[in-house]
Amino acid sequence: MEKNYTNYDLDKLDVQILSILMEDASIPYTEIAKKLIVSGGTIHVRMKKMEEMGIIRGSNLIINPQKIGFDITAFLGIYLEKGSQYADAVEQLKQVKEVVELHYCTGQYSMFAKIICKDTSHLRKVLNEDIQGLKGIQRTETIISLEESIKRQITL
Amino acid sequence: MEKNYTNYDLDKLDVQILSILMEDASIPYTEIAKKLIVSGGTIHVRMKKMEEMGIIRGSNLIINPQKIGFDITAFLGIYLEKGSQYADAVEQLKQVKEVVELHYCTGQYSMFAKIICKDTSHLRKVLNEDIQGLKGIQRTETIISLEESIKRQITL
DNA sequence: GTTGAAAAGTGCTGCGA
DNA sequence: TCGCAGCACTTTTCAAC
Repeated sequence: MEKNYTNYDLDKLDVQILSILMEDASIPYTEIAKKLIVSGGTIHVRMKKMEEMGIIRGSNLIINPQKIGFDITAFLGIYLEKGSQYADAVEQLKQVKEVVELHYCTGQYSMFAKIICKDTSHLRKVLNEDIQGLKGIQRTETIISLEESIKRQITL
Repeated sequence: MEKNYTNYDLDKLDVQILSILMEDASIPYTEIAKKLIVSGGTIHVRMKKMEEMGIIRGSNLIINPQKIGFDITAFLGIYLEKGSQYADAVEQLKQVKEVVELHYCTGQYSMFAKIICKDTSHLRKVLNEDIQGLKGIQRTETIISLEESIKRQITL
């Protein structure tokens, strides 16, 4: 059979399985098997292989943050005093539970974070008390998201 | 019983269920029931209620993009020629499958996007051919993520 | 690697408290 | 409203191809 439909060791079947489950992880293996015209056992074997390869990190429930009172999504450009303080800053930011993503990046900012807060006063508290006071952080720039127009996974 | 442990109609049990499933959606209800010392049926009822309320959007498989050859995560600050072109731009960017997040936002940029590409030449193609050519987009600024240090959901 | 079916475990539903 | 118990469905395993 032809290989290299895509990268690494994934063949077409693997990619099809991933594509389906990336949209909805609750679809049963038996249904996927029917759709792709293979047996349920095969789906199971492929999934196990991909889990062992580290391609699949796990699954999670997607909740709507706004429905439970988390109304503000913001991005934070962070300037460090010295680039070498990066590792330190990561450890400190891990303690701030409102930080949901943190990137070490190129460009004007040393680091770039995504944070989710309940309201403006919560955001102010996180910025002033939890983040700007951290050792090594010089200053931050805040971009507030007024609307999330697209939110999806990559298409394989 | 006391209500308002948190926002809206969620009581402590609901929040505990969500917290567990947000980290790993594959944990069986029976196990959650044991952990929280209630019956499996109760978990089921609570989940159903939260799904109907729109708090739970669904579940999805978390894959490691790097393991399947998507090596570059970048953020894109987008300047529109006119703010009124926002709706148009959203529709056009929905067609670019490398765009996984798009926000309408405050600050210097009109819009802010997160994109995932295979390599630098793929990124260049997406930027030059797919995005910068779109109607209404004046220019973009690219921030490339060299390392994703934190990636998680909000803590309730 | 794949299949099909049997065994084990989980999700769902209705009745009772 | 919650918990228990039985049924239906899914996942998992395994011998055979």
